[in-house]
Amino acid sequence: MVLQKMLDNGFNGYQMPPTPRAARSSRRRCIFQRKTDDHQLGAFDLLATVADKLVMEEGISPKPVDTITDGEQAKDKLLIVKSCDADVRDQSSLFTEQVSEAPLSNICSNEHTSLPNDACSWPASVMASECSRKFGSVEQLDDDECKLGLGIITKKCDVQSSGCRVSVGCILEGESEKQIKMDPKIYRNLSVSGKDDVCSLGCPETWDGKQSALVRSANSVKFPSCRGHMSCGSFPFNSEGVEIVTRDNDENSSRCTQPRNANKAIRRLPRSGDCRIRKSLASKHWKATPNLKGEGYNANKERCNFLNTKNSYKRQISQRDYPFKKRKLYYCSSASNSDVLVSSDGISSLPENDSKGAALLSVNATPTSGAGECSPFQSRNSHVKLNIKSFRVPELFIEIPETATVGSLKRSVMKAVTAILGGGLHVGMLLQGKKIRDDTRTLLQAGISHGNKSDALGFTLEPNPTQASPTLCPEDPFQHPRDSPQPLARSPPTANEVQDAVERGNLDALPDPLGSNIRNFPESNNDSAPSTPHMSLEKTPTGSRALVAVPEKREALAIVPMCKSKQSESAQRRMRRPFTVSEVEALVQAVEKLGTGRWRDVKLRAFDNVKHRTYVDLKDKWKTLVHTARISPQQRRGEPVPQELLDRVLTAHAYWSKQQTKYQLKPQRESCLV
DNA sequence: TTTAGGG
DNA sequence: CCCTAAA
Repeated sequence: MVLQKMLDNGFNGYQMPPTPRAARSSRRRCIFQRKTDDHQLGAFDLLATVADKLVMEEGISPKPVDTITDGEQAKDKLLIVKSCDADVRDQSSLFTEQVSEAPLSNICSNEHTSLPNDACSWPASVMASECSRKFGSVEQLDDDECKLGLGIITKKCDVQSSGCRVSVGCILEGESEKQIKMDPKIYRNLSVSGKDDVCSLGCPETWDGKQSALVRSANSVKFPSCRGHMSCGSFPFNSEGVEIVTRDNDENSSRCTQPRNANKAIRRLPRSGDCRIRKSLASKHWKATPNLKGEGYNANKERCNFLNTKNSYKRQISQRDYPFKKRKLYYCSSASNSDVLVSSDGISSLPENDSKGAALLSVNATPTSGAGECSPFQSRNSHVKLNIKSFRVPELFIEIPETATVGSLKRSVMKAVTAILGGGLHVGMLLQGKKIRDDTRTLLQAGISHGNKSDALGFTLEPNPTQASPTLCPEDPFQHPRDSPQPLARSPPTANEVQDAVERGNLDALPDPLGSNIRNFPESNNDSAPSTPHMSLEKTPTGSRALVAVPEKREALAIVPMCKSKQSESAQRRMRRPFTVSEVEALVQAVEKLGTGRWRDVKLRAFDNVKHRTYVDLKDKWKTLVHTARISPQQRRGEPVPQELLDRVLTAHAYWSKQQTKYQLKPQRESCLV
């Protein structure tokens, strides 16, 4: 019946092939495509969802907000997210017409209507009220059924998020290092319990702390914006962070601890306070789309009344056959490359389901229904409630011309973040700041107990080295997803060249209008490392306007998902990065100074900023240099090293070998060439 | 962690 | 570059 209504209204939900327009306006990746199994959902999905929505938010606004909301505040906003192929700008129609008018029931149960999961964010109470009003009767609904998007996630990973915020930060030199941030956004499309007063902005204390750290690390980053382009190498966005704050407010939930067995989790979301929370939401996007604002606002306001109506329509719903399969079906046409699953190990390191993440809030004695072996809670027959406070995506490399607008940069960053989120990440776990590496330990064994301080536990999202990173073109303000029918026509052809060169490490092969000195110690643009002060910036060659995140392994895309976790476990072989002449020069110079047995010092002296050159690498390189110097030039391969350098290598090597011998004979003598 | 050396 | 024993 509901389905019929839906069809009557011409809404086909998942089955509706995207119209050209819809496809055109789809500018986000469908990050759920890779999902093949409900059980593999977790915090990752929450993040992905949030980021996804943020991107959509960017699309909603013709003019993305540039300013930072200073922690505040707070235009009424109801987050409505439509299906991924729908034009987000049409959401008003979806909302006001299809939702508010007749087809509201469609949304009430996307299980029946195949409505996209993220079509609406209304709590069940509202839906039920509306449906009841419109149609006289309504099925029993559980909030989760109506809360799409995050609601689904909530259900799946048992994270009841009352609010999520995503923000990206970077520093742009030349602007007083003023921070450019993605407009912090709060997504609170879930119904929120009335207790959630403190979280209307998503745990700002957590956010602020994190953010300042980000800023600090980013401060050292110099954008050579005065040189014709902004080249971030690896740095500017090393400090980029995505933080998502979620909060659990559901203390009545009873469900499985084991996600792999948690097909029958039942969840109710508190309703009270929903309106209030919503009204506190800020979105300048609404400003930019006044019509939406008005309608959305009023409609929302109107809906808030329904929150007060008693709603006892509850229906338990099985997770199993619900949103994600449809989602998957829906997204199947999307050529997202994120067909890689989150490392199951990584996910399993999360105290899933009942465990929300960071803060240990409470324990409920609900018996676990799962039969898995890796839940430490099961043996205790108790749950530990956790609260995911934040995640940080540690790595993002972007090249963007200085002529690009901040908005485009933001979009680029956001896109990249989304892509990263959409592409397999590790979930790391921190306890007291220390990483918990042993996934086999139980939480108790790891020292995670009910008595933990709320900030004792943390999680990290780590880029999967095997996951191809996104290549984005910030110049396209509305980047099309990879499956977009429209090619990135504006993407400059040089971008690929640049990236290829970067991948080959053959930066010298590219024009370097900025002088080669600066490339002496090229910063890795791929190794994940926080930006450090005083690091030199890799100047990217001309025409760099593509946002390039150099993939570690392109073939990663071809990896079968389940192999993925394993591969990500054992780190893949690092990308080959042949030493440039400049690097050799620096190495020789340092070794001449320091000798051959102090590779750490050599590293610190000459390659301190170059994250991808470890002292082992330097030692190895020296070894090969010595070897190279001893063989005939005809036997040498690769980029030729100037004979002068090789001579110095031999000289230094001979010298320090002698010194070493001396030292061994006369340990009291401090060998020092300086 | 760093060094040293084999693979 | 990787791996790892040894320090």
